[in-house]
Formats: sequence, structure tokens, C-alpha cells
Amino acid sequence: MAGSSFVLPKARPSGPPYFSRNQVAQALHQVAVLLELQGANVFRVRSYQNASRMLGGLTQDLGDLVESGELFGLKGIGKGLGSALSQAISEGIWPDDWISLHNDTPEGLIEMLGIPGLGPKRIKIMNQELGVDSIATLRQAAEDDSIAGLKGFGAKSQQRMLDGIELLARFRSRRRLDIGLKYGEAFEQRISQIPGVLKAQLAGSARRRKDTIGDLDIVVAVHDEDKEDVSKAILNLPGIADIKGAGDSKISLILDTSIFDESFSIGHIDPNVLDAIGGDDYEQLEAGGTIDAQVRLVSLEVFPFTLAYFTGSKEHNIAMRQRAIDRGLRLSEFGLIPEKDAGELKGMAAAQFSLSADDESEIYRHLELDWVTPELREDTGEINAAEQSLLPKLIVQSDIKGALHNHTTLSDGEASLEQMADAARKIGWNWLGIADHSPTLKVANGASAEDLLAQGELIKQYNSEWSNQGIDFRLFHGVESDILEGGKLDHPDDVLSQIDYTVASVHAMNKWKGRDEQSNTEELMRCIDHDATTILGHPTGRILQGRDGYEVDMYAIIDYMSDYNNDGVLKAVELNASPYRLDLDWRMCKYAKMKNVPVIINPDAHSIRGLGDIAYGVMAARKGWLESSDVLNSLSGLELTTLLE
DNA sequence: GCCGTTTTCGGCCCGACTGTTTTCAGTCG
Repeated sequence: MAGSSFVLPKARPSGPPYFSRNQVAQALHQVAVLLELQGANVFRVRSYQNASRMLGGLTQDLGDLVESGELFGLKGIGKGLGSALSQAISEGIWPDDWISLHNDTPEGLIEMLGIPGLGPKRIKIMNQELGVDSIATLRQAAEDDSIAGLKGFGAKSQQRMLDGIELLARFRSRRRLDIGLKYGEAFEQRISQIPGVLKAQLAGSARRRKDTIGDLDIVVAVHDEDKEDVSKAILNLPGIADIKGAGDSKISLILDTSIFDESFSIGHIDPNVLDAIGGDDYEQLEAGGTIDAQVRLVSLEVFPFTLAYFTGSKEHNIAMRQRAIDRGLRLSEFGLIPEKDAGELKGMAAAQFSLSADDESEIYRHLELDWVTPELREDTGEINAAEQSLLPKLIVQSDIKGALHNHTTLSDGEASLEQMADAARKIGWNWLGIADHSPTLKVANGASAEDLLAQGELIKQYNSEWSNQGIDFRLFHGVESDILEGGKLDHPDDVLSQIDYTVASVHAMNKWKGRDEQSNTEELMRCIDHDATTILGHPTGRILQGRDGYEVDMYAIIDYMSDYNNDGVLKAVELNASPYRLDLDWRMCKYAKMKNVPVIINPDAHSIRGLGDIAYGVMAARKGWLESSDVLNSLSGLELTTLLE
């Protein structure tokens, strides 16, 4: 978690419940990490991790679960965790042993876990034997050559640690989806062109369209006799900064920007966003950036199994494997093998008995499941849905007919109203909403009420011209209003009533980040209460790899908006499509859908090129289980006109 | 630490690669 330090969450001032779901999940995760560093039983560690993930994915109120005792009925919560969490939630006190774990573990040990190839066991040994308790002291010990002498260590591991420290300093561990996809697609392309390669496909979190990506996984199908040549060819591709390991079936390496045919460019970045991700240094950092990649070479028959396996997620795979076991089958990256045939055989040796599968969908069919699209493979209910043929028919980009949050030169956009409209028509949209910044946001050249209303006149003019020419395209006129003190909007009511809609967004991040969850949640609710508020813009204010959002109970916000919608009053939540934001988070999209709150995918475009970010919004929406009927973007211009009236 | 309707004890997903070993532990995905 970027920006958040490794301490137990503080209890709310008023309760119960004294802790939110996220706080409890975070605490459990921390304890799991600390236990690992203590050398605790791995299964005990896993139970904390499982509980963290399970609770993080819940939607119910934790206070209710404790009060009713249902907490103990949850899978993964037994006597120990159940009573520890009950006490924490109802009294605001974490268990003593959790507190001691934090107190007794130097923060530096946790940082050291970020070094590639270094895990809890060896960190513990170095701590005990050499007193190493931070990255700095580790570097010192390695440079003094004192690590190589430890039992189980050697010169190579010592050097790897030094390299790892270097790497960690060179770049943060995860990359945004847009950057990861750029590397991944370029690498996939280059591998595909190597003679002897039958297929090459990007797997891993990039294929699952996670908002950030740890490393790239590429699965390559080759005939056995070509394996060696293909492997050599891959190692000689341009863009390989370092080779971490290379075996018969697996190559592990680090890519840099020389993998791209053209020079690396990140394009225009909104100045506010740029500030959060490191200011002027960012582009230089990105241009000198790297990404880890793993390549697996397999035969054509095994390819679908390996692709499924390395697409993950880990949690989805575990659930699939368990499902296979329940049916007397053993699922691995090499096949789906009947237990009775496999016997003692392992890995490739057992694969000869595998049920056949020409593609992934046949693997799912063998397990009596519909094929699950990669975006949904997070073990958040997709297996149940696939079993009952209830998987959603996910939105695709061609469902998008327009978007409502875009800027022009009236505030801080680079293109005029006319240029933005032309661009929207060119990409096949039927409508476009313009929502320039409001006066308070001076850094973004927020427009006055007078200028805003003048823009409205121009929009009317364009709309009637298109209508007269029989062109099915229209502009909607909105504003992106800052949310001011007390949840107030940034224009008087009589101005807001003259435009089509208002996107209400938080921009005063320092102030909002300085307040607690409850205050922020209430302030947002007051803003939602305003008649003019139609859309809640970038709801948490997070910048991926830049800053966490402000504290807010997004479940409560969605619930609140849900009540309005159920009463026939439109209150939509934005999925900001900028790859720097992807805010609403995909996990919450599913909740919004369940609560009947419409989502609007908005590129928040500040230029013509910015409209293209809609693609990342669609990816996130798909990951959040959304169908075309769940988003306002799929409405026709006429339908939206009626809805906004 | 959790789980279980053949179980209250003995499991808990599984394989590749690396560096250290002389048969394996640690790490990763």
C-alpha cells in the first residue's frame, strides 16, 4: 500500500465499531508479515492472510457481524481470530501480542522484504547473526563481506542482495496498468516474431487488468526441439537490462525502455497528477524505468494450462485446484490429471495423462464451469457464478457512446469545445459531456459563472446546428464543481440549474486527508444531498503509485446514493478512467452495481488524446463486473437527455 | 490459526529455479 506506514490502524474516536473493514484487513495483513519475520508456522501465517483477504472483500458492517456472532461463522475465522477481532471492533483495542509483534520488529526488516530474492527466513537469520535491521545495515554488511560467511549464504546471494537494493532504489515495485501493458505488448510482439514460436501470450496481472502490475508473465508455445533456439533468441532480444535466471522452461529477466521501437514517451500529464507522482523527475524516472518479466516455454498441448495458471490470480488458482481435487483431478500448470493415473508422478511426467484442452475454456468445462474472463479471476465469486452460468456479460468499448467529465480551454484543457466534440465524433461517440473546473480551483483556471453560462450558449448553438443537419451527435453541458466546506457546491443554485449536470469532486486533498473517515464520509453525503449533484467525481482522490485517497467509507457512500436512486433521483458515481486514477476502485464497482447505483466511466480528458483513456476505464469496469446496462455511457444521446431533465 | 458429516489431529496448492549443499531450504509466482 503506497503511502501508508506499517503500524496498526488507530481506533475511531467513536464506536463501536471502532475499526473499519479495511483497517481490520490491514491489521491482519501486517500481523501475517510480522509473524513470517518471526519464523512462525507458515500455515498460521496463511490463516492471517486468508482472513485479511476475506474480510477485505466483505460488504457487511463489521459491527453487526460482531454483535450477531456471525463473525465466527465466516470461513477462515475461528476461535482465535474471532475473539481477537470481536474485542478489537467492540472495544477499540488490538490484541496484546499483535502490539508486541509491531514493537519488537524493526521497521527496516519489513523494508528488506521488498528486496527481490530475499524473504523472511533469511532476513531473520541475518538479523540474529549480524544485527542487520535495515536496508542500510544490510548494504553495509554485504559490502563488508560478512554475509557470505553465514551458513546457507554465499558470495552469490550476497551480491544478489546488493543488486536488489540497487534495483529497489531505481524503481518502485509496481507499475501502473498503462505502463505495464505498453511493456507487455511490446515484449509479446517481439517474442511472437521469433522463428519457432507457435504462440506467445501475455498472462499475469496485466491480462487480468489490475490497476497496477508487479511483473509481466508471458507464456510461449514451442515444439520441444525448438525450445533451446527460441530461448536463446529471447535472451538476445533488445530491451533486456538483466537476466535473473534462465532454465529449460522458465526465463526470468528485467526489461528496460529499449524494448520499444520508438523513443519512450509518457504523453501529457495533468499537472495536479504529475505533482503527486514525483513532479518533473517523473518523466526521467519513467524513461529510465524497468519492469520484471517471466517467460515460460511450453508445448502446444500444455499451453492452455500454463496460460491459465500464470494468469492467476493465485487465489483463483487455489480455488480451481480445490475444485479439481473435489473431482479426483489434479490441476497444475501442466495439465488436469486424474489422480488415479498420476499416482506418484509429478509435473511434466504426470502431464501425459492430462485431460486435453485446446484452449482455456475447455479446462473450465472439465471442471463444470463456464469460461471465466481473465479480469474476473480474483476469487471474488466468479467461480460460483461460472458454476451457475451467471457470469456477467461484461461491457466492451464499443458499448460506449459518450462520457460526461471532460475539459476544454475554458479551464485547464488543451483543446477547444469544437475540437473536443470533433474528436468524440471521430471515435464514434454519439455525445460528449463537458465539465470544466469551477472558480475555486484556481490552479486549474476554474471558470466563472459568467464564462460557464456563455459556454452553455455555445453548446446550444452547436447542438441545434447538428440537429438541423441531421447529425446524431450532441453535447451536454456540465461543470466539475469543487466540493467546498460543509459539502457545498462552487456555484449558486440559479447557475447550476441552467446546466445539464454537476460532477462534484474533491480537490483540496490536504484538507480531506487531514480529517477522519467519519467526517469525510458525512461531508460527501451533504454534497450528494444537493439537488444539482448528479455525479460524484474521482470518489477517493487517489493517484496510483502517487498518493492514497482520503479516508472515506465508500460502502456507506454507495449505500447513501443507492437510496436516492431507488427513489428515482439520479446519483451516479464516476469511474475515472485516467490510468493514474482508476477511481472508483474496481472492487467497489461490483458493490455499486449490486446497490443499483449507476456508474459513469469518465476519461477526465484534458486533451483530444485524453479521450483515449476511456479504454482503461472500460478495463476497470470489466474487472468490476459491470455490464453495459450498469453504466450511463451506454445510453443514447436521447436517453441521456431524458434522464438529465 | 483454521478446518472437518469417513476427521478434534494432521493436514493446509504446487512446481521451478537458485545457491547452497552432498540432499535441500528459501523464494517466487
